[in-house]
Amino acid sequence: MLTDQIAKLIEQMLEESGGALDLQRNEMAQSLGCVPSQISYVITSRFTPERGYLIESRRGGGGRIRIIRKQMHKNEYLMHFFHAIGNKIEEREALAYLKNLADNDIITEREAIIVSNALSTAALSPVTPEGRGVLRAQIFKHVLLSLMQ
Amino acid sequence: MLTDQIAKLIEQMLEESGGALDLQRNEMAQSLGCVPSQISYVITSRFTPERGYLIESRRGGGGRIRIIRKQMHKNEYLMHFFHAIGNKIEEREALAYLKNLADNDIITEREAIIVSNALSTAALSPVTPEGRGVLRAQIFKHVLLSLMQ
DNA sequence: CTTTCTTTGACCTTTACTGACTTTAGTATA
DNA sequence: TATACTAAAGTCAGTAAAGGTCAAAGAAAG
Repeated sequence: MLTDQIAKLIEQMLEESGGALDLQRNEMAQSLGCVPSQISYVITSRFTPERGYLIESRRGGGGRIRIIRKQMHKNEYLMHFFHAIGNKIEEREALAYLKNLADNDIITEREAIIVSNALSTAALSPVTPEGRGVLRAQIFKHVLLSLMQ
Repeated sequence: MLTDQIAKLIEQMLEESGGALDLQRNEMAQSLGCVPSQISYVITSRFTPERGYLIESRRGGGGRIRIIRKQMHKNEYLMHFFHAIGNKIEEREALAYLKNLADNDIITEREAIIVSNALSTAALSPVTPEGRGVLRAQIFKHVLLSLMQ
């Protein structure tokens, strides 16, 4: 899938540049053989604040899109997500949060796997779809709390 | 029976791929001459967590269904607990199990804390008291499965 | 005969992708 | 300086391509 390729490319560029990079939308689209809005799509769907990225951009001649992977400290992270969760949360959002926590060494990979399974739709299947999001948020928050000192 | 054929095919594919495979529902349905929902039926009725399988999926263009087989025999200890849990479980029982798992270094102290919080009555408060035990069992089982190789 | 399992199809939700149109910033020109 | 031109990126609605869900009909088992 195109989206995955582009996301992978951007991640790789971020890795090489140490967490912040500038790219040009048209240029990248051309070199990948896709329409420019595809780049926008990838950025808005994959490099979200939830996953720990900041986006800045500038239009006009010589425009650019800047992608920054932001770093925080442990409790800050935990608090950030605690608040971000809100009243209910979908599985894919929760996964994004967990990946972010693991990537930043707030939790281990194994812990991320454990929690993601605890929050999975499959695990919460006894509850109605409407209730699930609320329950997932509740559980996730309790887990995050247990990780704060 | 169609279901058995499909199940056999998937098992065979799992064998060849070494325990984890991606398939496309529509594609497989077409090549077998059945409706796509038949594939879903086989997966939900045969490749359940109880039998040691984990399912993930993604929709949209180029979507997929991922089936992962856990090797039960390598996880006798975890399987023991898996079966002991039954259909529902009280919080204090779950805590006892977790302590046991931690004491035997199957999980870390921290992991035990995380899971105990996820299974706590507080975390599961959106659910009725009757439903809680069932849900707790379901979540616990999924967590145990995720710990198996 | 009843219950449980299988099969189907209609309808729903999510995700990917595109293109036309809008907005913004820099550059050249009157 | 004010104005037009050009080269970006932003937006958003529409289309298509998946998988999910569920109820109902049919088949098999007990």
